[in-house]
Amino acid sequence: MTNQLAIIAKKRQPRGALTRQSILQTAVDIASADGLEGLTIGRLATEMQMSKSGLFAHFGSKEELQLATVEAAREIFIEEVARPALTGAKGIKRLWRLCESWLDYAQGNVFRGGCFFFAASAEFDSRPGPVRDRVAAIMTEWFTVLERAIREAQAAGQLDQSVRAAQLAFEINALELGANWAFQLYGDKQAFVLARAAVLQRLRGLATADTRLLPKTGRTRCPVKRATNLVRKTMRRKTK
Amino acid sequence: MTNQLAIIAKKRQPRGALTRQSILQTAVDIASADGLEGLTIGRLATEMQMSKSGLFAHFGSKEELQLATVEAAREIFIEEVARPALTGAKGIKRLWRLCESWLDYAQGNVFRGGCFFFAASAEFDSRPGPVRDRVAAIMTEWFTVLERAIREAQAAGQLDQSVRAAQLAFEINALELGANWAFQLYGDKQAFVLARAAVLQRLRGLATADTRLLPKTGRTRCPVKRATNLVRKTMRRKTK
DNA sequence: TTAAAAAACGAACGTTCGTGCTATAACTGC
DNA sequence: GCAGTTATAGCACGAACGTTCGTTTTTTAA
Repeated sequence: MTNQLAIIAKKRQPRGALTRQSILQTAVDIASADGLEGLTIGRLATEMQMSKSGLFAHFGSKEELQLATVEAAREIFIEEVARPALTGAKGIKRLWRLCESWLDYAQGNVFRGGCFFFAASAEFDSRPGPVRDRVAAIMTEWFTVLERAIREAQAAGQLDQSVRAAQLAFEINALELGANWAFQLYGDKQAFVLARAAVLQRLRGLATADTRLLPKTGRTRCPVKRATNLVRKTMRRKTK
Repeated sequence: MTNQLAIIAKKRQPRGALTRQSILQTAVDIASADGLEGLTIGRLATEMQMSKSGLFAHFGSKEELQLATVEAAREIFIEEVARPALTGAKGIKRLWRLCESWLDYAQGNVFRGGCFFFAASAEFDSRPGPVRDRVAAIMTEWFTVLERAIREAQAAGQLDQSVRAAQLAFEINALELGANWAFQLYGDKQAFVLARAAVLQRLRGLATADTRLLPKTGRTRCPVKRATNLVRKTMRRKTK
């Protein structure tokens, strides 16, 4: 019943905070697969073996629960996808690592239902409110990271200066989302191969420095390897 | 209370069929914006000014209603997006027309909430059943159309033979979906400009024949023009 | 014109949803 | 060990969901 995040964190938390984190872990898992509306308080309580009211007291409203879930997903995304890809030196190599990291992430190595924020944004794009705003803001954050990496690669003289960072970021993001979309719908990991090839070919076309910075065109590494699989413990139960 | 589809169709239909079509028209509109679950029988009945039970009798179950709605959306998509783009001669020009047609379609000129099938597939990708299967099959249909257009352009000697049709189709589709996604989330039509530029640049890189077949890089035509706006009559009401 | 058939209605069912209240149990600091 | 805070449980609510059923209205065919 304890969870990893809590163990890592400093001890001596008020008891409720632990439960809360534990709840959110399950919540993120459910929501990534069945959406933030499929994330029902009753269902969450059942899965946590708690009473609805007891669980509910931690958040006060459904919307607060959704916001907290989004926030928890963001933390995990940063820790599992963004930060590891930002360790090396700036340049085209880091840019490519960001892409690879995201593609791995989307294969279900982090969340049960692929990219959490893709699912959430598709679900809330026509539902104005704080949740939608937060999700959009987080996606903007990610875009910013991508664009910065692009500009850094340009500044390092490794990437053609003529291409606009926003344009390239859009393309990379679209190809990645496309892979996530196809994989979720068809369950065919081939989509990731196609996306990888497309991004790589685009980057290679823009690379000004020697292309050894980029890997060969074929599959570059085992896609299921670094999976820490943070949130995969809960029972897999699809909507009836 | 009559609808266009019905007027076009042969007269002397049993009266119920007319109502059914009229219902589906509203259903498609609601579902494209708020999803196939947001498409509630009660809400639909209210919007149609009918009783729940009277409306319900036309379909027998929620799932049948959803399936019928998906089918209706497919008809509209074919009529409004696919067929108009397939009129001219085969080749790279037709391929580009397909892309343009789709981008126009996604700007909300056909459905209230952008691409109906993008929304539907994102909603049902983790919900096994007939609805999901049908949506996936329809998306496959569209992929097939795209791939065929690519192969025809290659056969006509206007497109580099080396690129695999499936690869290019994936890329085009991803860029288009990416634009649809960004537009729905941020409401910024700039996404379509970026997608258009990306597809155009990719095609131009692959074009073997003279590039006059493809338009200039900039915006090529007024994006809101041909809109017949089939399904836009119903009151615009967002989820509370 | 009238009888059969089709379509629409109104009311209700059993669930599940999110959300309040109140009481009890479990921790915490003195 | 006790008081006081915090966490959880139990129960109930109003609303909305999909669905069923019996009745009433409307259309169709003879």
